[in-house]
Formats: sequence, C-alpha cells, structure tokens
Amino acid sequence: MRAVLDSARRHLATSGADSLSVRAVARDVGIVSSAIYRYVPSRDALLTLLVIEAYDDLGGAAERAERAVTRDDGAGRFLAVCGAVRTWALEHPHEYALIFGTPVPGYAAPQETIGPASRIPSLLLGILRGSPRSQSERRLDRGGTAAKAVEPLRDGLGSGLAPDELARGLNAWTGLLGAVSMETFGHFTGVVAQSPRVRKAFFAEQMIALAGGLDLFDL
Amino acid sequence: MRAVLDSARRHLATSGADSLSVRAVARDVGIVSSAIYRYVPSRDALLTLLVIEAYDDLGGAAERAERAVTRDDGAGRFLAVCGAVRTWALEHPHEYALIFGTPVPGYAAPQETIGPASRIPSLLLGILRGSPRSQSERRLDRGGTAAKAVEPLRDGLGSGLAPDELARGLNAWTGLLGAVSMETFGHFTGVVAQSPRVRKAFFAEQMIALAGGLDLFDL
DNA sequence: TGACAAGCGAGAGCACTGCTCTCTATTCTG
DNA sequence: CAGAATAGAGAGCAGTGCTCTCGCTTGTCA
Repeated sequence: MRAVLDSARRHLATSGADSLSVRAVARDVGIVSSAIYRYVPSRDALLTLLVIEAYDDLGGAAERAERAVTRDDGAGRFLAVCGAVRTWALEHPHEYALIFGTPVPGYAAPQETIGPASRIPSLLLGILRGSPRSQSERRLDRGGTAAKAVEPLRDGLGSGLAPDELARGLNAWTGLLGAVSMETFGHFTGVVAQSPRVRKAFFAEQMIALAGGLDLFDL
Repeated sequence: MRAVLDSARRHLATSGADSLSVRAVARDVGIVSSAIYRYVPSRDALLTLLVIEAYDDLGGAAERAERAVTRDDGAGRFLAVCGAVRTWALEHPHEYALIFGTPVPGYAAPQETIGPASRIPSLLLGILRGSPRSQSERRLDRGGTAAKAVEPLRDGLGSGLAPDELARGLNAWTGLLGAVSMETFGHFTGVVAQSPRVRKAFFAEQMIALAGGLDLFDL
C-alpha cells in the first residue's frame, strides 16, 4: 500500500493527474495492473487519497508559516498564509491543480476530503477572529445578502464571527486563490514579468491590497 | 468540418474536455475515426479550436453586456462585465474550465489563442482608461515593483495607463476570476447558500467590494 | 499437524482511447 | 479524358480502466 501511494504521488507530481494510470503505478511497484485493485477500489479512489494528501500538505505548510508570526500581527499572519499557499502551489502545481483546478467530471469530492479541505479557511477565519479590526466600518453586507449567503458557515467554521466578517474572509480566500491560480495555471505569461523575485513581490502587493481593500486589519 | 466542430462543441459542453474523443465525434458525424484526421491534425488541435471559440463566446458576451451600460458609468460597466463572465461560466462550465481551469499538461496555448484571450482584459482596461478616478491616492505600487511586474503590458494592452492602474486592473481581473472559478468549480458547496438568487447577489457584493477596495471608481 | 480461509498476485480479456498506415471510391481540374 | 486532389474505410499499434478466474502463499483454528 505504501509503495502504491508513493508511486502514485510521484506520478501525480511529475506528470499530473491525467497521466496517472493504475498500470503505470503497477509497473512502478513491480506488480501487474490488476493487483492494484487489491489495495485501491478504483482510480478515482486513488485520486481521492492524493487529494486528501494534497490538502493536508498544503494546510500544514500554511499553518507552519502562520505559526511563525507574532500572534498579535494579524496582517502578518494573513500574509504568511498567502505566501505559503503561493509557494506550495508553485512547487506542487499538479497537486494544486488537483484540488483547486477543473473538477473531474462526474466526480464529487467525498466526505473525507472536507476536513482537510477546510484547514486553510479555518486558519484564515481564526486570524480574522483574533483581529481587533474585525468590526469594520467599511461594511460589505447590504440588506442582509451576505448574511444569507454565508449561512452555511454560521455554526461551523465561522462560529463567533459576524456575517459581514465571514463575507470579507471569503472574499480574501477567493482573492488569494484567484491570484495563485492565475499564476500557477500560466495566465501570467505575457502579462506579468517572469522573474520569480518580481512575481513574488507583486503577489505580496496584491495580497496587501486585498487585505487593505477588505479592511481586514489595521495596516 | 462544420459537422465535426458542431459535434465536438456539443461533446465538450455536455461531458467536458476529458471525455471529448475523436472517435465519439466521428461516430456522431457518421464517419470512421481515422477520417477525422482529414479535417483536424490531432485531438489537441481540435481542443485549440474549441478554446478559441470559448474565448470568443465569452468575450462577446462580456462586450455585449458592457455596451449596454452608459459610457460614463465606469463602475456599472465593470460590474456588467463581471456579471456577464459569471453568467457565462455557470452556463458553460466545461468551456470555462477549458480556458481557465487546469492547463492540459504538455499543451502550450498556441499563438492564435492570445487574441481572443485578451478580449476581456482589454475590455477591463478600456473601462479603467475611461474612468476619471484612474489616479487613485490609494496607490498599490510600492517601490516600483508593480511597474516592473506589469512591464509586459506597457506597450500592448496597457498602453496609456500608469503602472499602478495596470496593477489594480490586474487585481480586479484576478479577483473576478477567483470568485467565478470558486463558484463554477464547486468550492462554494457547504460554504455559500445554493440559492441562485442569493449567490448572484453575493457575487455582486463581492465585485463591488473588489472595485471599492481597489479604488477603481468613484462609488 | 491438518484443514480451511484470507490475502495477494498473474494472466487473459473486454471495451475504450489517439493515431498511423494502406487501400479505394469519388470528384474536381486542366 | 487523364491525372490529381479529396474523402472515407478498415486494419492495426500501443495504451487505458476494470473484471474475471486461477493459483500460490500465509495465517488461523481445532
């Protein structure tokens, strides 16, 4: 089982999910393709395992980066998470694509992925919860729309936060993923200079503008 | 050729790019699979044609929506574009995924796609160019990073705009795509209420917050 | 110790994929 | 009317996910 997972992870990392074939994994492990099905019920199930691993790996990286920042520096904690997500995505583009890219048609993320998947959202909301700036006068909610929209979060991840804060947190999350996805998926070619240093600095500016625009923290 | 493209478009729209097979298209058209190669050199080339069609379809929808708004209402024009992109994405999820989702490994977007691909960015920058608010005091550029970053746009799409404006426009574009991608790719399940009305209103609020946060217009 | 079951792998096979090759029938053109 | 261009058919190759049956090895229990 270990060998199967290791090989699958390697194939995913180097060639992407499309070219992860159970036959290739079998060849790698040194057994015949049908024997793989002793360990994993299907290719989709194998991908699900990798999805969970990816979420956990990314979540762990983000949590480590966030922990390294002084507790009362909300903006710094937020930017640390952003930077960790971006770095991880650029280092693991295929894993990133697997979890945040095109959903596989006919494949619904099973129950056991939602836990690992919510590590970063939970981290972000935790930062927001600890931020003294969480009562912003630049309210986003107009006429209770946001309250209705983020209702599913009320008793779960978002407990203890006002609807307006939740909405702004969600905006931060989508803004972060948007920036990282564009760069990771190659939509910056011909638009943003390729130099890694410039791109990193530009991303930092983007995230500062994002946090500032949403009035997430005292900056 | 028409029949081939029609069938391919239909397959893409209903089952996604993964399950678009030249054999299925051939069956659809009523010829044998090898005959397809009289019209299209490879499956990738067929996908490229669909990519161009998708960019053009989306770009056309956005342009139409933008044209319907009074010229001097910059924010209204921006929000019209945002809404059109979101609507098109939800109506054509597979086409949207094809152009903004996971890049196909080993497939580099050929030259002939960059024209159609830049219709919306060009539209957005046009709105910014016409906005009297384009000299914002909430500058994003710190130490010339943004100027270096958006250098590739200087003489092309972004001519006539200051680096700081270009950077803010790019932020708007990534924010828009981030929000649309999250919703289209199903990352809102369990997070944002499913009601289409609520989601639409919430998206509008997100885009208003985005434009406001970036200080794109006088609101 | 012997019987039995569970676990694990091999191998064949099915239906599918992209793509290439050769061969043939039609149609267009000089 | 001859020759060329065009469009399709069909076989075939190497690959895919997955199922089925068969056999070997190992563990368990009386």
